[in-house]
Amino acid sequence: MTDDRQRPPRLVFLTTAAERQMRRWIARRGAGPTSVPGNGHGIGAPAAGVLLHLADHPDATVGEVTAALRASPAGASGLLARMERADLVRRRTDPDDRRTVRLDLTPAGTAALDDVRAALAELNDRLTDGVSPDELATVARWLEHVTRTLP
Amino acid sequence: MTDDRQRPPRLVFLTTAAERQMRRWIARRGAGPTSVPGNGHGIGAPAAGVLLHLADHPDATVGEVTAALRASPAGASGLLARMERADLVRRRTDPDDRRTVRLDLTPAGTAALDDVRAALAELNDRLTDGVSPDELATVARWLEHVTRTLP
DNA sequence: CGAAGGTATTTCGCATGCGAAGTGACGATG
DNA sequence: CATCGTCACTTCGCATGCGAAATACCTTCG
Repeated sequence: MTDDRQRPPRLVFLTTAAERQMRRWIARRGAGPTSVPGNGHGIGAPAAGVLLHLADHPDATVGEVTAALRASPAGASGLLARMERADLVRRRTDPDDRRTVRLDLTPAGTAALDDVRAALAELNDRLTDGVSPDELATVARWLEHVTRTLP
Repeated sequence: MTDDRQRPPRLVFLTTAAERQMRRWIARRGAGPTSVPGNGHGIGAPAAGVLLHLADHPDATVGEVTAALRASPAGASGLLARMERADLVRRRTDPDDRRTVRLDLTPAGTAALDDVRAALAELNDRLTDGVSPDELATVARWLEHVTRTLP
């Protein structure tokens, strides 16, 4: 409590902390009767992002998902491999271009979507609770500014 | 291009993306003649946070660093172990309570501080560039709101 | 004192993420 | 049509992060 007068508001630190908090909340919240019903979880934040994207963009390629999630190709590849192992998505080689891999949801993946959507809605409620739309717009604008600005 | 009308501004997604962008920037920027001068890097975002905290709080314990970084004890333990291996920090057992571990910077860690501070300053400049103090205050308030709100 | 309970860290298994280096497949060019 | 250059993706090695369990150490209370 002796160092409250930091020079700048330490936006880097605050953003990192907030992101981790969200990640933990989602991971704990679990959102997954995916595999083992006992332990509860199964779908983390990134996996949820993949499911949501595939729900809106069937037959998306790995590259499309990578771009949509702002991930690296390597990261997306690993994530998708784990999700395939967990029977959430399927990977098929595109017949027209055997380099590209097309993705779609398995029944289990589709089933998990409801939980994911519910969890995301609840999280969003918490995040926006008591914050004016103007402020939220400012925050969103700044976050986009960050994403666009950094090389 | 067909789905720009997302219901909420997807704050979760934006925050995650922004955080990863920052992390990448810091990692690439490197900020480290720490070990090998050739490859460049050596200090990532979390390690930088540890260095900065230890600079202001000499002889901090692992628990203090954990709390300061909003990390889990396990995560902090691993991070500090790697940093010790990289000769950035030292770990000493507190003589008065042999459960607690006190930390301090090695010469290499202290030397790296300058780079870390410069990198952080540059990053902060980029992040605040073209954004009014009012808006930054709003963003900071929201990020703190997130950190405090989520269980 | 000695067992019981609490505290500070570490260890373990796993998920996520990145850069660099492959691998296999298109595509253009000679 | 053989050979590059490029593209899409995967693999590898490593850093980071978490929860759960283990470890080692204090503290307390009978």
